[in-house]
Amino acid sequence: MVDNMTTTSPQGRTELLRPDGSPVRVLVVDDEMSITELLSMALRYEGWQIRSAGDGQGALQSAREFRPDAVVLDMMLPDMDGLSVLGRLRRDLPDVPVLFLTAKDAVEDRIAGLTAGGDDYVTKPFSLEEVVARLRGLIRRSGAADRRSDSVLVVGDLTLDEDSHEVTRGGDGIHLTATEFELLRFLMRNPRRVLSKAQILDRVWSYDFGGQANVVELYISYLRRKIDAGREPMIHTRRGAGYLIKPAVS
Amino acid sequence: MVDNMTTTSPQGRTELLRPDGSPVRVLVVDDEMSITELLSMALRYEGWQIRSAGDGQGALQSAREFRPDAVVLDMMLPDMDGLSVLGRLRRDLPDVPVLFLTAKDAVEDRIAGLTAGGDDYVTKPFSLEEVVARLRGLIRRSGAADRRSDSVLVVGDLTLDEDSHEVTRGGDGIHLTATEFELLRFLMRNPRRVLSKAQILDRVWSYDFGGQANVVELYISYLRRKIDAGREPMIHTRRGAGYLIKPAVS
DNA sequence: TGGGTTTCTCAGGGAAATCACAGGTTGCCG
DNA sequence: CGGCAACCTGTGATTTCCCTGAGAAACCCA
Repeated sequence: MVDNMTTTSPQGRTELLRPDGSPVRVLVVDDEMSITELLSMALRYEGWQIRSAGDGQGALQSAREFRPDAVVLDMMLPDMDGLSVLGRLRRDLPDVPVLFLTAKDAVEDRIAGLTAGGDDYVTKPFSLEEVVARLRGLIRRSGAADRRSDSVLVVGDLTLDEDSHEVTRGGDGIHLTATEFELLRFLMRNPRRVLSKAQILDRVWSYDFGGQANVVELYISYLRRKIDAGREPMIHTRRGAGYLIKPAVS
Repeated sequence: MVDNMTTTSPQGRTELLRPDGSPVRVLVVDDEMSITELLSMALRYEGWQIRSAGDGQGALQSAREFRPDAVVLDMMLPDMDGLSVLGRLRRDLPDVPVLFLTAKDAVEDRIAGLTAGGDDYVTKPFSLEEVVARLRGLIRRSGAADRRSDSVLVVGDLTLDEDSHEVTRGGDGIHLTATEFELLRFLMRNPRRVLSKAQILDRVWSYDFGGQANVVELYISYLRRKIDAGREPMIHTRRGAGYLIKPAVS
C-alpha cells in the first residue's frame, strides 16, 4: 500500500499526495449520474484524480486498470449488490479502503460488519465536507506508519481534531454540534479566504437541502457564540461576499 | 490539465496564458445575444480567445472542437437545461471549470452542488469586473498543483488580495465595501492607465444600472478617503478624461 | 415512550451600503 | 479675470444585508 504524504499548496490548502508526488486516485461508483458528477467535481477540487463507474461490472474493470487508492461505493447498484462488488474488489485490490454510500434506513449491523476492516460509510443524502473528510481519513490511515500528516487543523489559537472531533480555543475545550463542527472545519480548511454563503451551503449541508439560505447565518452566529465569545473575534463577515476565519491577532 | 502561467504585458497588465504561451480560451453560452456580445467583448479585452454559443447543442459542439479552458454557462437555455449541458460537457472535458450565470432569485432555489466542485456562479445582472474576476480565479485554480500565480494585486505600497478581500496600504489594513473593493480592483488591474467614467461604470457596475453617472465620482471620493487619507495620493484625476492609479513616488 | 438536544423556519430589529441630490470647489478657456 | 464645465463631497433617504430570539419539528438516547 502506498505511503501518503501531504504538501501545502500556494493557497495554503493542504493536499494529500502519494509518495512519488502524483495525485491520489479515487474511484467513484454510483448508478445515479448526478451523484457521480457531484462527487467527481468535489473530489477533483481536492486535487485528486477521479474515475467513475455506474455499475458493478464497470467498477471492477475500472478498479483493475485504474488501481485507485480509495473507492467510494454505493451499496445499491443495478447489476449486483454491494457485497459481491466488495468481495471481488478485494480480490484485485486487497488493501484498498472503501467508503460506502448507504440509504438512511439501511440495516445498521450489516454496515457495522463491513466497516470492521477499517472501511467507513456515509448515509445518503450526504454533505460533501463529510465525504471528503471521511475519504481523507481512510486514505491517511491506509498509508504506512510513517504518515507525516496529522488530523489537526490549527488557525491561531483555535484547533480542531478531525479524528476525535475535539475543538479548543486557547486551550479550552469547546463542545460543538455536528453541523457546527462541519461548518468550522470547512472554514478552517480555508483560512483567510472569503467563502460565500452558497459555497458553504453546497459543501456543509447535504445536497438535497432545500431550506433557507439563512441557516448559514444562523450557524455562523452559533459558532461565534461558542468560539469568539468574549475574545478577539476570528470569524469575520464580509458584507455582500461571505465569511472568513483568520487568527485573531494580525 | 493545463498548467497556466502569467506574464506581464508592455502596458503593465497581467495576463493569464497557457503553458505554450497561447491565449486562454473561453466558451460563452447564453441565449441572449446581447449578453454573449457583452461578455465576448469584455473577455477579449482580457486578451482571451472567445467563442460563443446560443444553446446547449451548439455549446457541446463548440466545446468539442474549441476545447476551452473555461466555460461561462447560462442556466436557462432554450433547448436543454443547464445541468444536462453540464453533465455532457464534463464527459468531453472532465476538468474544465464552469462559471454559471443565474437569475437573481434562483439563488435560493437550487444552485446546490454547483459551486461544490470548485465551479462558481454569478447572478444576473452582473458586473463585468465580477465575471472577469471569477473567471480568472477559476482558471488560476484549475491549473495543477504547481500554479505560480497568486491572487494579490500590488501597486506601490498598496495591496489587494482577491481571495481574502484584504486591502492594505503601507502595511495598514483598510476596510472597503463591496463596491469600493471592485472599483479599486479595476483600477489596480490597470495601473498608470486613465480609465474614463464610462469605462468604469461599464465594468464595475452591473449592466442594467440606470442611475446617475456621478456614482463613480462618489466612490472615487470614498476610496480616496480610505486609501489616500493623509498620504501621498495614488488616485489621480485627469480632468475631462478619467481617473488613474499609480505608485505614490514617481 | 419521554425528555433533552439539535436543526431549522420565521420574523423583527438594526446596521451598513448604496445612491440621489445639491451646493461648493477647482481648473480651464476665452 | 469672469464664467462655465467638470469634479468633489456632505447630507440623508432608501434599500439591502445580516444578526439573533423564539419556538416548532425532528432526532436521539435511554
